[in-house]
Amino acid sequence: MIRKPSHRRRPEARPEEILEAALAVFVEQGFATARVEDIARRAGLSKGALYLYFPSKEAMLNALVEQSAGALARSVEQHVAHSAAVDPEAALRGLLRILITAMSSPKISAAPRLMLTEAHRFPELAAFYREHVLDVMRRSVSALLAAAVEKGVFRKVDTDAFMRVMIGPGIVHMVLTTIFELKPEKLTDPGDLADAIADIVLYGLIPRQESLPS
Amino acid sequence: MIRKPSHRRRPEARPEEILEAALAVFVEQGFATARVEDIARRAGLSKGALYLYFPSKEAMLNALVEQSAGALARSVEQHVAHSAAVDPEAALRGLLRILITAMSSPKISAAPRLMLTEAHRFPELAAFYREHVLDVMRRSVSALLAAAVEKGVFRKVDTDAFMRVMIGPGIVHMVLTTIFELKPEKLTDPGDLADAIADIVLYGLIPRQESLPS
DNA sequence: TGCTACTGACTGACCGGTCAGTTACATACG
DNA sequence: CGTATGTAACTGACCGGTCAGTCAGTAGCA
Repeated sequence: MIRKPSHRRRPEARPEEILEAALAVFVEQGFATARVEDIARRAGLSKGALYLYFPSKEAMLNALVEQSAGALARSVEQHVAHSAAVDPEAALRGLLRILITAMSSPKISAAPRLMLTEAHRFPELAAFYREHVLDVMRRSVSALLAAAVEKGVFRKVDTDAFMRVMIGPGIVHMVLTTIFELKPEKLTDPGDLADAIADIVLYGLIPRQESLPS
Repeated sequence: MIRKPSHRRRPEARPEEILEAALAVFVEQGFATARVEDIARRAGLSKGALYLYFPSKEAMLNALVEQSAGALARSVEQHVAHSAAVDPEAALRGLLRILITAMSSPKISAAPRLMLTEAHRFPELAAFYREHVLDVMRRSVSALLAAAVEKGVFRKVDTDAFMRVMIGPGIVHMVLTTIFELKPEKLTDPGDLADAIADIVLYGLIPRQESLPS
């Protein structure tokens, strides 16, 4: 006999399913406008059932951020740890690729997007995100710079400026494509865009006398 | 006799005052969470009076964006128009200074911040902003690049990448300082930060053989 | 028969928008 | 000069709709 979709036994996967639905609805509507009923329906439950798993709407938001925070930051951290000392230039290219690609994916960028729009209203959540994502990113990025300067392959530039130059293009890309739904003129491939950005950051706009890859 | 603050004759300044209050409350609370009553109180009126000037809460948002959109974009446009053909390097430095400084000022960055958080839920407003701010910015930035390439002082780099590199750091700066209330390590002066960013973008991270300003 | 997972009608708080009434002033009139 | 009348600007109680969170009851299963 076919198991009816409702009233199935509580799978341990339930909280996951709910959070996935919640993320989608929060990103689409914003936390304040999102209706709990809609989250429940999307997760295939009734509103009441949802409250068996989470005590409040805000608890879902917290769980959500705590769960998805750090996935991207950890992958950045790992990438830098592996490649920074070996080949800083490749490490920088790879880092930009990771960031731009992540920001091009609506699914991966959903959590950062949510933080962007809601952080100001949930200071504790913002603090959590700052600690587990922003700070991790910043440490990785400045480690990359430090390693490269140490090796003598990068000039010694300001760390804050460097971080803004590395993170910024990804954010703009996300804002333009996902929030304003504006497509880049031609470069649809995130990898190509990342490479073009890396080219600017590595070699600068002012041409060189020496022989160059350009 | 002292004129009581309420019941004063309708000054033509009223709509301005209301919009100013609305901007503050919207930025602080987000559009959905903001209470019309709070906007009214902040503008020194009652809720009812507010509806003599605007037909709805959303109308305030529209008026707000339509009013403040373009101020920054126009100043960028003007700056580039004046300086791009003369001295592209100085033009780029100035552009970054304008952007970083604007993003460091909570008052100036309020409208862009609001768009960042609300654009997704108000597509028409987003379209308006895109047309009057984003497109203007993009045209200016790519004009700057084109003029510099024409003169032979900048390498020919990808326009989309260039735009993301120019705009990105300002956005990150705004997000970090205003939304996450994170202070940069030392560089409190926006001008210095802009210069440090310009240094990276102009000369690149990879050191040059030729003599350099660094 | 009992227990777990779940439902959906319901409650109470909240808030955008309305409107009958009030206030401060202007002008007209005695 | 004081009083009546008019009216623009404004107030705040109220209405109606919405929605987070609750709970009495049901379905499925052992």
